[in-house]
Amino acid sequence: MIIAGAGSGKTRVITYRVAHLIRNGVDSFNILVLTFTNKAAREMRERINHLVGPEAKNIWMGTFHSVFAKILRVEADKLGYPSNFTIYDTDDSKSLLRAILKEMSLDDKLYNANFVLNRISAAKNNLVGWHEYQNNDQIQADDRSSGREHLGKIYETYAQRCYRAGAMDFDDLLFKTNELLKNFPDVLNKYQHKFKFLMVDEYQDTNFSQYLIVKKLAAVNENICVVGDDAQSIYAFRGANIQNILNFEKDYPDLKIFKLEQNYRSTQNIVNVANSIIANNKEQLKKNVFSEKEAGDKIKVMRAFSDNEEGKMVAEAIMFQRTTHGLKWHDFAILYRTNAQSRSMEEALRKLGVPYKIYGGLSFYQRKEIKDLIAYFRLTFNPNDEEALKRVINYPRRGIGDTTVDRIIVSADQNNITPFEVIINPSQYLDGRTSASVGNFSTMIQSFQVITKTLTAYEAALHIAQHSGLLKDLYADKSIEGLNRYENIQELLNGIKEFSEREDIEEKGLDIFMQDVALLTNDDSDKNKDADTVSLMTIHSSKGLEFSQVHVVGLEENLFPSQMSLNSRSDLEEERRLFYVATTRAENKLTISYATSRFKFGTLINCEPSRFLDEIDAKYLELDFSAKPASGGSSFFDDEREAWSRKTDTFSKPKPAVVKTTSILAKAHVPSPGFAPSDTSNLQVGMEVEHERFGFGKVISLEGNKPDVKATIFFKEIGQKQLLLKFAKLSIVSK
DNA sequence: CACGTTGACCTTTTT
DNA sequence: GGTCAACGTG
Repeated sequence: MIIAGAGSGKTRVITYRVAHLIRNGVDSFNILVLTFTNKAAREMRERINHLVGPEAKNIWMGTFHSVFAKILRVEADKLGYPSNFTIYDTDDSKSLLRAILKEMSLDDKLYNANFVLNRISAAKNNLVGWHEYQNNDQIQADDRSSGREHLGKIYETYAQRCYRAGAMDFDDLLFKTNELLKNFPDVLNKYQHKFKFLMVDEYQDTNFSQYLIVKKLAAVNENICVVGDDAQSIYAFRGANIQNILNFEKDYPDLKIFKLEQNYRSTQNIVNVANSIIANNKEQLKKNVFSEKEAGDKIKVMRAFSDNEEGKMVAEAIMFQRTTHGLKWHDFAILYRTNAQSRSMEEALRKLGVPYKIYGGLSFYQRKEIKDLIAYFRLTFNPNDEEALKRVINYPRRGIGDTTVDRIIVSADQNNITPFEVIINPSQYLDGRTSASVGNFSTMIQSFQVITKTLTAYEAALHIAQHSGLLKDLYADKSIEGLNRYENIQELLNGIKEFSEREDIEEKGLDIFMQDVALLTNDDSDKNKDADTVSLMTIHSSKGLEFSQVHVVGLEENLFPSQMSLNSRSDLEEERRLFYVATTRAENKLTISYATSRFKFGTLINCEPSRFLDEIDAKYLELDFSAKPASGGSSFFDDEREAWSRKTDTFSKPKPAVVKTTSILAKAHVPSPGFAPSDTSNLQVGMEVEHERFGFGKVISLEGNKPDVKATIFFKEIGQKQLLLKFAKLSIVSK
């Protein structure tokens, strides 16, 4: 076990250990390296590749989730899952939960989907299945006292629905791996002998579920090496447990512990500041992290009057620093607590023409249009995937509304079959008209299933994009966002094309491409990797990285530390560790900033400086406020806080006038004088009509039976529309 | 059933 | 300030 301070070379230890093993004749297939992010895994593989060459390719290396997803696909049948099971992302999980809550007619305020999912997630991470959940007195008492006694039942239904859909959520990937290793000793045995050498990066971030997987795999050879730093544990909210580091000593009594305390990354000032921050935590393993680099600059603290001004100050500071010290853009990083803070930074950088790249945030694969197309792929390979079905059954519009979808789900439940089985035999469960459109949809999906068997991933993807009508629908939207969405789809298709043309893998079907997609997060990084840009990211995603010049922004109460963390000491300590992580990313210069007001939920609020600022030993700081000098108070920030509270209501900024814009598309048509709706019962294709709001148009087609005739009309001003004649007020202009 | 409007809630952080 | 479910209207 290696307990290593920030910047002491943890990753280097792992990479060299792997290289060392391989050079000493260990078969690279027998090595398993587990990390927490894709980025970390990729970087490590590259570095090992440098050291040992192509052998590196054979090492099992990846995030816990991706490695065990791969194993679960191989062993899926043992758990009753198809090997091409779907991985539900957080949105899928929440959507399913909302559906279940609705079906159970539970109050979705009390049973907030976020809350419920967190509760289930916590249970799974502690290996508590739904059955055990319902039978655990402590848990049941907790739920009853919070008035949520149905959680156990919700958990059960959720688990069963996932199972029926052939789907696992993120936590299942670990939970089911435990189930697999526990119930199938031969499988456990197989992987114990396969992975003779185990390494785990960021061990302090493992939760119980991950801990147990590692423990089981290592049980035979007991050749395991973990690297961690309790001071950088920032994922307790996800179930990470520092206890795992302490347990390690009990589980492997003949272990060796190595402490790495020299920081090779940062200047002394930066290391000292970091130490003075973490010293405020009660729970910690004593370490003496030190630097032998030069003292370096003091840590600069900047104050701004608004979030936008903060952005401007940071952007200007970066430009200034770059020119005076001959630095590159990629020497700079801006770190923030929440993704929402990126905007003011972005705007300021863009104004000054500073190139930047945002890591994390809404990733490519989370965009609506991408998820839509991928849902078609998911449904093709796993027709039981209920969330994918709901997503695309009426997108693009094909006349299957919410009522019909509800009916499908109910029929499925009643007959104990999957929703897809309902829609391939629609006439059995639905009435005539809806049955036809539902039937068309299921036939289309079945045709995709056939066609993907013979086509390459790219051909298949293109076929589905076209024949589902999705491409056409996006193409029709000529707004800027619409154009953007269309381009994103093209980009996805290009990515799939690249995959189809890869020579290093044998199977290139769309199904194989799909296996990795759910676990990809923010990953266009390969392409622009060499680009010289400033990096923007949350502190969480900055872990493990280093930059010459670092700006940590938004040091304000209720933001950093987050408001959510103020209730418990341990949560607050986690925030403090987070601040520790942020400061230790810097090699040479660290700048901290805060704003005295910022926009939150669209309204301007006043902000106090963060308590963390007070905690830093002032001798390392250089306060840079153009205004307000520090006075004799014990701490500058106290004065600031006082001053702040004295003038809270004098601070007001004119709100920008809200100009109500009407979209070009919605431009109102002024009806002709004497406009009156005609009798449209004999409306024919080709007739010209006028609509009160949509203007003049021509009837393209008519479908459906009276009184539900639906007309497709092309309007000159606004394009194609579908209208139900019994409602639409149309005046017939000519035949 | 489609679509536009309104109003609630939202923000930690990630796989 | 942005998303998304609920609602009302044609």
